[in-house]
Amino acid sequence: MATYDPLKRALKKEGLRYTQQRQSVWDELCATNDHRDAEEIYLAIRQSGLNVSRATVYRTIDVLVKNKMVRKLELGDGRARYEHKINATHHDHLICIQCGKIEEFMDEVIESRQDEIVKKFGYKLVRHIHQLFIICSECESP
Amino acid sequence: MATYDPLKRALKKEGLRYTQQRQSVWDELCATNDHRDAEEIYLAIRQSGLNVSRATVYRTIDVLVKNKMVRKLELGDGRARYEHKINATHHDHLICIQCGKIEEFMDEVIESRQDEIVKKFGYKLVRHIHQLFIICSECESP
DNA sequence: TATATTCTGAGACTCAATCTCAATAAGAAT
DNA sequence: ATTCTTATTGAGATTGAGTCTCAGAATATA
Repeated sequence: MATYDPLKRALKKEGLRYTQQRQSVWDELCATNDHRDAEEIYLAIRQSGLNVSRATVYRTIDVLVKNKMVRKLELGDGRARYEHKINATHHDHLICIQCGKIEEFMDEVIESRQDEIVKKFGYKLVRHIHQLFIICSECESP
Repeated sequence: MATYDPLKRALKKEGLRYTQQRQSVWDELCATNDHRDAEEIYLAIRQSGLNVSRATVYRTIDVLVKNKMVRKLELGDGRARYEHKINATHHDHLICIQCGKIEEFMDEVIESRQDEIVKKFGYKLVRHIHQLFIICSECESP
């Protein structure tokens, strides 16, 4: 299984045990390139016949986020979304406020301007959130 | 009172009544240039001897945000912050992940790149969130 | 001042996320 | 393979920001 090794490695690094539940959460996150919330991950795993609790889904996602295998997106609607980082390069997001569709963008100019701004303040950049809330073409003219 | 007129105007526009409670929320928001959460606004008003409920604070802030008199900031920690927009020009935020200090920045290059990105997708930009999470100089070398 | 209507406050409620703790499972040692 | 220690799990309780409810209070209009 392609997703097996990185999970085992991360768990070992954290001194945690390898379990079927943790594997199922990681597998489900890797199953699509969507940006899903914890409840959707939870339901998808149960749909597939495996038993797992919400608490375990949240706890496992925390481990994965901490180990940079999964990225947590806060869209300001009180429900975090998650995306796996397998083969992913850095990007930020466009979010349609009508249909909720999420697309990705990346702009070198913006990235370097950010660094310059932070440098000018004399600070150290840790991470950034850059979200463009839009109305997509389908929603604009259906 | 400097903050009296815009409030009355907004309330009239929304078909809402002018009340002491609404005035007190707006006054308190204008009292500082900080980025405070609803609980802080609520406590500050009570501190000053006026009686107001949490519900009214939230309800009034909603009206003010809707009328662009107040800006709501979602920092991803589950507690929205608010800043009044008296004399304010557009800006985004630097947030120290250590001490919570919030500073403001604005970059024309980034602003126009955003427009170009959205145009390239064929979408319509409604609003954006751009937050730089940093470690400030005081926290870096105390 | 009377009347109709909106607003307020106290607390119930919601919902995502976290915590609790007894039962279960993993992994190490034998 | 079995035992033993310790981490993990699941069900449900809890948290906390924010919203809702509705009877009583306050506001605007006549």
